[in-house]
Amino acid sequence: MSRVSEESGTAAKETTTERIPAALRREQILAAASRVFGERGYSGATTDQVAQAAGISQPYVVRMFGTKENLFLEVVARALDKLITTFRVVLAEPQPAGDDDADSLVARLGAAYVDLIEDRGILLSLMQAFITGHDPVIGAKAREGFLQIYRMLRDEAGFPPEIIRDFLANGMLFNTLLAIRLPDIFEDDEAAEELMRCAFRGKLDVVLDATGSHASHAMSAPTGTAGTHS
Amino acid sequence: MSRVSEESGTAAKETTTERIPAALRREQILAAASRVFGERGYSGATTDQVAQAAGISQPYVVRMFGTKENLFLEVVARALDKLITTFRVVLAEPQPAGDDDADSLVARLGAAYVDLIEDRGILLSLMQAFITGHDPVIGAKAREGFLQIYRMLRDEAGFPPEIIRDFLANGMLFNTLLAIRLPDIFEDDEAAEELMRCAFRGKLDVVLDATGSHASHAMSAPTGTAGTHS
DNA sequence: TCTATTTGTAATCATTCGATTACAACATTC
DNA sequence: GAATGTTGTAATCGAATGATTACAAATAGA
Repeated sequence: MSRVSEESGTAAKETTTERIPAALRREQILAAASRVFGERGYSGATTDQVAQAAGISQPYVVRMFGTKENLFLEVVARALDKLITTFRVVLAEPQPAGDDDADSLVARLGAAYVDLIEDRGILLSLMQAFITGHDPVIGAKAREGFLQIYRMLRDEAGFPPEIIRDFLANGMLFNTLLAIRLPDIFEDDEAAEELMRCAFRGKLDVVLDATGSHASHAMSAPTGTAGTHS
Repeated sequence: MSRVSEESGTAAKETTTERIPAALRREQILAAASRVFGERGYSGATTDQVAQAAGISQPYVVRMFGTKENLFLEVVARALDKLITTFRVVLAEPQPAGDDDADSLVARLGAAYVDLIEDRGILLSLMQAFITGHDPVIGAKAREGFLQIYRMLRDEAGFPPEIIRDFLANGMLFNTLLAIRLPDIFEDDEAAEELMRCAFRGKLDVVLDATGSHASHAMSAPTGTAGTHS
C-alpha cells in the first residue's frame, strides 16, 4: 500500500472524503491512531497508516497534530482518561449487597477493564506507551500515567499495595495476551485455549468477539451468557 | 550520533576494533542487540545502534545475520532458551525440605526470573517480541515462545492453570515495570517506591542495582542481604 | 457576490535506515 | 611467500517516512 490515496481499500478505513469539521475529524484521526499505534507501537506505526485508517491524506494528519509524537501522546492521554473514568464509574456504583468489599470490587474493576477491549486500541496503545519507557518524552508520560492508575486504586478504591499489585499484574498479562494475539490461535492450540479460558474466565466470549476470533464455543459454565453483552 | 565509527564514545560499547573469530563476534553482536532491542523494541532499534553498541560497523552486523529481522529473531530465541534453561535448573534443584511443594517452587522460579535482570536485555527483548505480535513472522515466534513457557510450567513443573496464570501475570508486571523504567524514579515518587517495594520484595536491591538506580536504601526487613548477591 | 476562512490534497523535500558493493587488512595454509 | 580464506570498513544505494509547501475547493460571512 503506497502513499497515493487509492479509494476503495481492503482494510477497514473511513471511506468517502468529505468536508468535516476539524473537531470531528480530529476525533476520527485519534480513533484511527489508537488502533494503529496499539497494533504497531509508536516506532512501528506510520502517519500514513493512520491517515489511511482515517480515510484522509497523510499531510492532514501531521498538520492536525504537528508531529507524530504529539499524536501518540494525545492518543495515550485519551486512553488513560478513558481508563480512569471507567474505573471511577465502577467505584461510584453501589456494591451488590452481600458481597465482601475488596474481592468483589476487584472483580468488577477487572471486568470493566476487559470490557474496554471493545474500544479497540485503548488498552494496547497504553501498553505500547509503557513499553516505550526509554523515550524521554513518552517514557515520562507513561510512568506518570501508570502511577496515576496506581494512586487511584490506592487512594480512591482504598486497596492495599498487595491487592493493587495483583490487579495490575493481571492487567499486564491481559494486555500481553492481546498484544501477542493469542486469541488468534484459540482454536489451533490447546495450551493457548487452556490459558485463555483460565485468564479470561467469563469474559472469554467478549475477548474472542472483539478480536474477531471465531464466534460461539462456550462449553464452560451453563450460566447464561449466550451472546455478546457489551 | 551519526554513522561514522567515531572511536571513543560516551555510551557503553565494545571499544577497540580488533580481528575476532566470527563465532565470538557473533556473540558480542547478539549481546549488544539484546540490550538495544530490549530498550527500543524491534522497530525502534536500528542496526547501526546495535553496531555501535557492539563496537563494529553497521554493514558487519547486517552481513552477519542477513537481515535485522533475523537478528531480532535470534536474540529472542536465545532469550527464550536462557529463560527455559533457568527454569529447568530450578526445577532440578531439590526443594528445601519442609516447604510445601507448589508455593515454594513458584517463589523460587519467580526469584530466578527476577535474577535474569542481570543478563540485561533478555527479559525486555522477550517482552518486546510479545508486544510485536502483529508482525506475521515475529508474532508467530512470540506466540510459540510464550506457549512454550506455559507448557513447561504445566507439564514439567506440574502447575495447574490458575497458578501459571498468576505466575505469568507477575512476570508481565515485572517486565512492564522494567520497560517503563519505574526504577529510575524510585527515589522521586512515593507511589513508585511503594509499588516497587511490594512488587519486588526481597529482590528490590537486585533490581535497583541492575537498573543503576541508586545503591543502598534497604529499610525493609532486618534479614541480612546487605550487598548484592548475584 | 465578493472575500476570508476552513478543510483538504498533491507534490516534494530531507533524513533515516536497512541493505549492497567494493575493497582493504590480516591470517592461514601449502 | 604467493594463494586463499577470514574479518572488517567506507561508500553508497534505494526505499520509507515525517514533515513542509503550495495550492485547490468548499463554506461562511459581509
